[in-house]
Amino acid sequence: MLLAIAFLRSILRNMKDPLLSLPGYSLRRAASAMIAELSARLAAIDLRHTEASVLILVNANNDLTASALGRKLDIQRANMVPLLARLEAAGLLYKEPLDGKSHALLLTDTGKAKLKAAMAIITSFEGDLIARVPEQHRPHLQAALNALWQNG
Amino acid sequence: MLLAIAFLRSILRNMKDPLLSLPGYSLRRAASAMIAELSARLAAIDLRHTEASVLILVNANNDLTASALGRKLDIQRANMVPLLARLEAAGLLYKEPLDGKSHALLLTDTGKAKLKAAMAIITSFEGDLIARVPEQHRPHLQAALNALWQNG
DNA sequence: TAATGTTGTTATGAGTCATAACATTCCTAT
DNA sequence: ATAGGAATGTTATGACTCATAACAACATTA
Repeated sequence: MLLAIAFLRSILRNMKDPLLSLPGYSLRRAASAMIAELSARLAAIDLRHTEASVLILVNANNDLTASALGRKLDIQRANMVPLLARLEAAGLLYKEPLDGKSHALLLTDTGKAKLKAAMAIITSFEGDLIARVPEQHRPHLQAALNALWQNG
Repeated sequence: MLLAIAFLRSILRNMKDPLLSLPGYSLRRAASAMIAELSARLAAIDLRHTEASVLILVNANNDLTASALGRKLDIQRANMVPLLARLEAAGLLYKEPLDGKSHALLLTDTGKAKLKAAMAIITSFEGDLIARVPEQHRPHLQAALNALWQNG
């Protein structure tokens, strides 16, 4: 009964903005707001959020190639080229041949320092992000999100 | 105790992919996978997801101007121009002067038909989306997402 | 060894987004 | 009522992400 009333209220409240009832729309808006804020924070150390994720994965994996990295991040091989080129030009990572055609990605010392700075920003950002979610929903968010894309 | 074991497992599982522990990353991936799929489905009626949201809001609001619409969708005034121009060129909406500088946006009959087709696709898409979320998390997703960006 | 698949790369175009600038029109505070 | 400030629609421009096609060099397998 209470639920029914709440539901009717939400319909009335959303009459002029039907998008608010669509999880897909909420998801898109939440993500783009989140990305905008994270990007702003990472700009302080001249890093883009995509680049931060590259540093994280390169650091965590040995003999990671550009292709494998792209597969993990769901970024096309072709699009890895300018991404990695920028990081290489900034002296954050370098490549070492694994065989005739593959290269392992490795962090330079500068890259490791940058990663540390990035992790500080990201950790504090994630904390702020979760803090915005009402406590009763908090434990469900991560699992629900991952269900939406992993092996989805 | 069981929780602690589950937590340790998740750390081990994510050692090579630390990104999976970051809600922000999960959010980004979920959103981009969702957008890709919705876009693919809307392509069947030659509509982009942004355009669908415009049709929905124009239909639901009287005397909606381009600026007001942009504010609702969090799209810059400047970026509304090409967006609306495409919809106008497709004969889906038209403008009527409200005063010397503002125009009300209105759907044509073609636009209303297109909206109906879009809603069918979107409704079924949203259903599929929610179906992917384990039942115990489902009631929390929408509220958690909205908390992340609304008056956030 | 021949066929097939993978890697790294170049090139290109679409979609989204941000910013700056401008003229016209409006609102408001004096 | 009017002068100053705000809002609207618009053009222009550049950044970032993403998708696709094509290619040569190399690896893998059947």
